[in-house]
Amino acid sequence: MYQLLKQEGAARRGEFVTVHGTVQTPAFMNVATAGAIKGAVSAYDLKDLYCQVQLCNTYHLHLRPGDETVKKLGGIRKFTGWDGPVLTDSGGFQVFSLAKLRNIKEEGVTFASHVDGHKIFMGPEESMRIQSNLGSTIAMAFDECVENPATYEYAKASCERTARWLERCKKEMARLNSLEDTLNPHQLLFGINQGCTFEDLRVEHMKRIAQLDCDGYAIGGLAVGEPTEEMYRIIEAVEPHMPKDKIRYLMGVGTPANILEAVLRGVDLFDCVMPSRNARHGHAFTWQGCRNLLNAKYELDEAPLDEDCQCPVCQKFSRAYIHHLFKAGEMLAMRLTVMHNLYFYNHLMEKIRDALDAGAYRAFYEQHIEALGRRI
RNA sequence: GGGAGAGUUCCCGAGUGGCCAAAGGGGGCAGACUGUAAAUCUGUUGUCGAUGACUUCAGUGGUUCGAAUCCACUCUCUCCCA
Repeated sequence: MYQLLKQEGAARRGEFVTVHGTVQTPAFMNVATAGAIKGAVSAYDLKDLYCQVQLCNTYHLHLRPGDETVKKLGGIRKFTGWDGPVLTDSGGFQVFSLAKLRNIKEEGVTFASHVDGHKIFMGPEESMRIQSNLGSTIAMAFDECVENPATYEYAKASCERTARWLERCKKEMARLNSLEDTLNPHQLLFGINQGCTFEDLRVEHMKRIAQLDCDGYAIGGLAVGEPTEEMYRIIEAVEPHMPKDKIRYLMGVGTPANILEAVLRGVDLFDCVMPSRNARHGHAFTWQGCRNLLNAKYELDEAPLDEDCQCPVCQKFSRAYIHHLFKAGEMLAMRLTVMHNLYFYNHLMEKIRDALDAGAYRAFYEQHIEALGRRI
C-alpha cells in the first residue's frame, strides 16, 4: 500500500509497502529485463548501488528460461538472488517494440518470438499467469502501447480495449492469488493509462481505470517518440484524475531531467533502460550532465566519471582508465559505467526525496534541471 | 647466384586503360539511444578558397586523348632452387 508522507505542489514524497520490502518514493527501478541488469551487474551489486526495486520482463522470461521453470526454481526473486521487491512488466511493450511481427485482437496478441520466430499468443490472462509463476511483487496489467503518431480513432479503440483487458487482468489475478500453490498470494496489480497524446482519451481512460481499485497506476505509452513537452502536457492532464492514495508510475522514463520534471508533476515511480544502455554505449550521467567516455578528450583525464559522486566506481577509477577500457573492448568498461549510472540514478532519487522531506523540492529542481540536461 | 611473386589511402585488402579520391573490412573521429530483438545503429575518415580544383596507388622515365591499371629500369619485401 502507498502512503503519502509529504506533498509540495503536485510533487509527492511517499512510501510503498509490499510483502517484499518498503520502497521510499519517488523511486527508480533498475531494469533487469531477462533477470539480469545488462552490463554484468548482479543482484550482488545492487545493494551497493542503493537499488530499491528491480524490474523484470514477462515476455523475455516466458521465452527463456520459461515461467514454469522460474516457478520451479522458487520464483524470480530467489532465482536472481534479489530479495527485494520486483516489478514484472506485462509484455505489452514488447507487442509494441516487436511491431512488425504482431496481430492484435480482442482476446489478445499473436506475435513472433524474437528468439526463434515461433508464434506466441499473449492476452491478459496469459500475462497474469506468467507473472504469477514468476512470483513478482508487482504485476503490470497487459496493455497496448500504441505507436506515435497514431490516429484518434485507433488510439480510442486501443485504449478502450486496454481498459477491458485491465478488468480481465484483475479478475485473473484475484483467481491466481487465491490458488494454493501460488508463489505470492499478495501479488499486486498496477493498471496502465493509455490514450496516446490525446488529452481527452487519456483523462477518460484514467477515470475509467481508477474505478477498478488497482494497487497502483501507471502512465504508459509515453516517451515513444513524441516531443518531451507533449509528455509533460499529458502527465499534467492525467495527474489530477489519478487516485491520491495510490502510487503513480511513469513507465519507461527517462533522462535525469525527465525525472525531475515528472516528480514536479506528481509521479512517484520510474524505470528506464537509459542508465544501463547508454552506459554500455559509453555514456556516463553526472551532476554536470552526460559525458561520452569514448571521446578522445578523456585519454589523459585522471578525474573520476563524476567529481561529485560517491559511488564505488568513482572512488577508484579514472575517466582515462574507463576510456581505455571502452577502446580496448573490455567488458569491465560497461560494468563500471553501468554501475556508476545506476548509482547515479538511485542517488538522484534519494536527493529528490531529501529535498521533498525538507520541503525544498522546487529549489532543488531549479538548482539542477539545467545541468542535468547538458552534454559535456 | 638462379627462378617466381608482390609493393594501393592510418592498417588489411579489392581494383588490371576512362563510370577511381579508388569496393569491403579494421582502426580513428563524432552522433543516436527513454516499460531493452540494442556490447547496437548512423554519419564521417587525402587536401583546399570545395555542385569545382589539386595531390595520391614504391621510385623514375615512357606509351596513350586518358594510367593504380600497359612498357622500361631502379629500390624494397616474400617464397622456391643453389
